[in-house]
Amino acid sequence: MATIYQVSEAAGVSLATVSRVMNGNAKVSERTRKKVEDAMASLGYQPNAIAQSLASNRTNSVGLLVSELHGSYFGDLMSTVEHVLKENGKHVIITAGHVDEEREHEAIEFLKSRRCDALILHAEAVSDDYLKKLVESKVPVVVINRKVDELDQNCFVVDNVKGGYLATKAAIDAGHTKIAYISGPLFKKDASDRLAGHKKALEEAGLTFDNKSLFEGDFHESTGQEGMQHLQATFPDFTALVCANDEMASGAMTAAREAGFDIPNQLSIVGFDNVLFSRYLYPKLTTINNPIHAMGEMAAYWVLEHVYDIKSPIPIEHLFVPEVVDRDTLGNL
Amino acid sequence: MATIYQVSEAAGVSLATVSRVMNGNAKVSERTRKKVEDAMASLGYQPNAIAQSLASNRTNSVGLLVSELHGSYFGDLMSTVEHVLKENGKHVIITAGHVDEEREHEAIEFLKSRRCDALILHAEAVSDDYLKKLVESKVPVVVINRKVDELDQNCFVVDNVKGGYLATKAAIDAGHTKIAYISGPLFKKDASDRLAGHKKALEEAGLTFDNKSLFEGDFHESTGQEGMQHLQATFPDFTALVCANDEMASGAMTAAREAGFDIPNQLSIVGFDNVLFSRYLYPKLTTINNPIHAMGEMAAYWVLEHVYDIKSPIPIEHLFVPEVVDRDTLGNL
DNA sequence: CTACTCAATGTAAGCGCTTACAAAATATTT
DNA sequence: AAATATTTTGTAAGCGCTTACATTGAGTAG
Repeated sequence: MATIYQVSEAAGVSLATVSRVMNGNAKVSERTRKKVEDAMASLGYQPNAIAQSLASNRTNSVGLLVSELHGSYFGDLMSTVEHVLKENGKHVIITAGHVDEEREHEAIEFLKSRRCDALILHAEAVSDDYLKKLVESKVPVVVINRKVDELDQNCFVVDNVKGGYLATKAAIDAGHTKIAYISGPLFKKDASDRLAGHKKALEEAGLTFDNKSLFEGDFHESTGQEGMQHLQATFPDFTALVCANDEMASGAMTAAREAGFDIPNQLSIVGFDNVLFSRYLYPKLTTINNPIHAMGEMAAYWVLEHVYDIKSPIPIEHLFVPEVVDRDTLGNL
Repeated sequence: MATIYQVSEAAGVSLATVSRVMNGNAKVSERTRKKVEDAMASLGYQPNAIAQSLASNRTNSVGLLVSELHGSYFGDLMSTVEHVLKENGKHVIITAGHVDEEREHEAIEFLKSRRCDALILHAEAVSDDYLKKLVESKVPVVVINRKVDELDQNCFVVDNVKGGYLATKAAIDAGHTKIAYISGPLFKKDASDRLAGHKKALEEAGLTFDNKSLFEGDFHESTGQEGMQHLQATFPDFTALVCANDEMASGAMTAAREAGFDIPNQLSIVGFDNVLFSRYLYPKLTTINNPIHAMGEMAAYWVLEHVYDIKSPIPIEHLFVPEVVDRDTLGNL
């Protein structure tokens, strides 16, 4: 592998000059630039990014932490972030935290040890304190889908309370009054926020929340099925079921179908997230749009602006509002 | 950020000694190890991976190229590879090539410039020649889902011909004789292989392949819908439809339903890949299992064994065989 | 023609580590 | 106790770049 030294020799110039034509910042005469470029081409020279980073203290790469590498939600997030960053010549290093405090911690330390210029974190397990310390330290950090007190400027979140509210409100507006709910794991802020929104909508409509109408799932498909089965026993004759995400809604639909329900005529179902496959389901799932795409984009723009001095093409916002995506699983009563 | 130098000072030892306790290879007396570790802890020392890499010529990270960062197929691949590599203390740097020759090329160059210890590539657009050159160069390379002549030892592939064959054979065994086919983009090897398998199964059953029974899609959902609509006109009254992947099968199901078909009673559908959401569909999709998980795992083990001298727990194999996943969309005639 | 600018290039000191080799400290043998 | 082997530690030379600063060489003004 050719080094900058060999290029400088072949071109008959100094190291510094080669470096200058590589980076295109300082001025170099046309003639020497040509010489250097020819030398590079003929040697098949490829700069060593590691050495560049060490010397310049810039890696041109930003770290992205997600909970999992699979799943539509994170797929969308990774895609979006990569897209806007790559468009601006920056690279993304992706790691997974698996919703486990230690592993998230490790993943973040890895990104730091890799000297990423900035971090974009979808961190669920690590503590608020840890995140605060991180922000106070040198690395620019942005947090997605989690609101940390005192870190408003670094957080990009969707209004989950409002989302939960909208989902249930949609069911109420369609005439439903006996509404069941399958939540996510309630120790997670987004899960509890969505449930809070659900309760708020009920209350506003003069309906009382019944503990028996609630099943706590884990955001995975299987607990949607379990939840549906469980609720049939504990809270019979509900006409609408609101689920805290699309995976669980899908599971619930399967269970409902197996139990002989016609969707949406006998049972309405509303999801949350509007992940890609929600429109492949049959019937197509009515759900709440989680603007993960917009958030990822915004986080990337924030980084460009704050770390690389590249102006964001859109104003930076921190709160995103969800909205109802009306499809085929919510019927009028 | 503390450096090794500060640690050595705080501990009252030399740089070399600190480096030794960090890497745990050479022997260090218990007493000095303790001193160094204390110094590290109190300084919150974190080694600079960039500097380590430059000095040692080892990055402990392997590059992974996928076509997209979203989608179940790549999600599975990334997850699997990351899992086994991380278990062995190695890191993964993921990039996307977007099935575009230039972007794939760039992505690979990025990984090389990042001095990855090895590359795992799901490269679709780049030429065979380029891959051969890559393998001949210093970087250890492994190719997933693509067979390159003379590179057998570096390729991990599924037998797509067999998969295509099995899909159609399943339909034939269920009594179907008029079978339509929606292929992937035929310039892609996997798409044409699957189609070849389809034709082989027809031939073997004494059925003749009719060009009108074929629609060339692009592996995305929408072309499944289009294909279904198109085929109804060009090749009416087919009773089974085989699709070259699950996304298109899903699209075809939607279109079929809109056209009033009952699946599987009036129309049978078979997919390919067995991606996660194929079992969320209604009816649950009968499909061909694409052992992407096994391939990713194997590729990772290959890297561990060949690059890091960590013995693979299972024998390295290069050819994977697909099999039918019998669910609810294939009916008997 | 000399003095002075300013652009183009070169020199050399790091960036934070690893690692061959040398030196010192300790253990073993006789 | 001296001689030797062995373990532990230190010294210093890089790894391939960037960049502050010094130098050179034109170009311009007087």
